[in-house]
Formats: sequence, C-alpha cells, structure tokens
Amino acid sequence: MKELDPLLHSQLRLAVMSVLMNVEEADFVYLREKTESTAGNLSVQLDKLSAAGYISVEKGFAGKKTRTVCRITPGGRKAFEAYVDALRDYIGR
Amino acid sequence: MKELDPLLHSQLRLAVMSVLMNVEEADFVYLREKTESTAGNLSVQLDKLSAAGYISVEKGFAGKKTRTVCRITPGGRKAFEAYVDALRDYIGR
DNA sequence: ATAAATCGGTTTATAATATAAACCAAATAT
DNA sequence: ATATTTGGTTTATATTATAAACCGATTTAT
Repeated sequence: MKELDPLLHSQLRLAVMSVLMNVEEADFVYLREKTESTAGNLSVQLDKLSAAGYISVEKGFAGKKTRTVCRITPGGRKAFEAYVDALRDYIGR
Repeated sequence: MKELDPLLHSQLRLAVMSVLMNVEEADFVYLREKTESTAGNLSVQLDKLSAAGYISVEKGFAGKKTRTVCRITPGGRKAFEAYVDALRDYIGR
C-alpha cells in the first residue's frame, strides 16, 4: 500500500487544498469560513503547506486592511493528485 | 463540509479497515504483513477500532500458537462507508 | 536437556500533531 | 478617547501515532 502523504492527511490541510484546487486564489478569511476553522489553527496549517511548497501565501492589503492570499502551486497540485490516487488503494473505486 | 471520523482518518486504522472490508476475517499476522506495520502499532490501533465497536477481536489458538482474528462489524462497515462518502467532499468524484 | 532464537503479541515511553487560547497591531465604531 | 472588531500570529495543551522495550510460550539449535 502506498504511503498517504502526512502533510495532506490532515482534515484541515486537506480541506484547504481542496478549496484551492478549485479556485485560482483564496484569502485567509474566505478559507476560514469555507473550512469552518479557527484563525489560529488555519494560520498554523497554512504555514505548513507553505513550508512544504504546496501553496503560496502572499501578504498584502485590501484598502487599509491586511489581506493574505493563498494559491496552490504546481507542486501542491501534483501532491494533492498523488494523495487522492493513493487513497483509492484504501477506499476503492 | 462533513467531519472526517477521526477514528478512521488514520493511515494504519484505515488500512486495517480497508482490508477487513474485503475479507470476512483476518488474523493479526496477516494484518501486520498486509499493512506493513509494526506489531506494537497494530496492536494499539486494533484496540481502538475494537473499543469503537468497528471491529471484533477474537483471541484463540491455531494449534499451539495464539491467534487473534479480526472481523469488521456492521457498525464498522457503516462508519467506513460514511467516511468514504465524507471524503468525496474533499477529493471530488 | 538447555540455551538461544522466534513467534505473537502487549505495555509504555517518546515524538509529532492538531487545536484552541491567548495575544497583538491596526482599523473602525461609539 | 476608548471600546470593539478585524485579521491574523504565537504559544500552550491535549491527543495521536509510532516505535522501543518487554513478556510468556514455543521452536530450534547445541
């Protein structure tokens, strides 16, 4: 059986990646709402995904408020696809 | 997004359940080989699945050697199916 | 017969993880 | 002006996963 990439085998990180697979870009607030997570938890998990090179995180401004925009990277996309593929060994189909 | 049952969202426990979904019964040694896990880790995870009522664990003998046989329960089967269903929200298809 | 290695596990210690709580600086509302 | 909210980050804690150490019974080798 294939390994399940531990970076993706985490509910919140997987949810984030799942959103980012379908949406060109998403900011912190949107991700927090979509994944129904706390800001602290989300912040930590975004760091991990970013450190792994699975997403890019860009801090900027929207008017005067800070705005953190995330995007999936090509490497992240590949990793997500590999993870899903490995999962099929476990759950069938 | 649905919750991912934390009892099943663990590589080894998921692998065990995956095997048991397709095989009427399986003993400890077979599960250890099939999942490529250490005996200690497997023992702990079997306990958790058993405590949750997802599998039954029966200790007996095969000749003179002890033999631990596991089976998935109806509740375990349902939980596995619900988990797979929830996962689809994350990974598509 | 006895020592030593193996088998089938369990218990326990440790490292890694996930998560929320506490915090912070800037902006907005009162 | 001060209180509240916004958009986060840092830190502390609880849970988890995992391997290491162990155990009793059984083979195997000497």
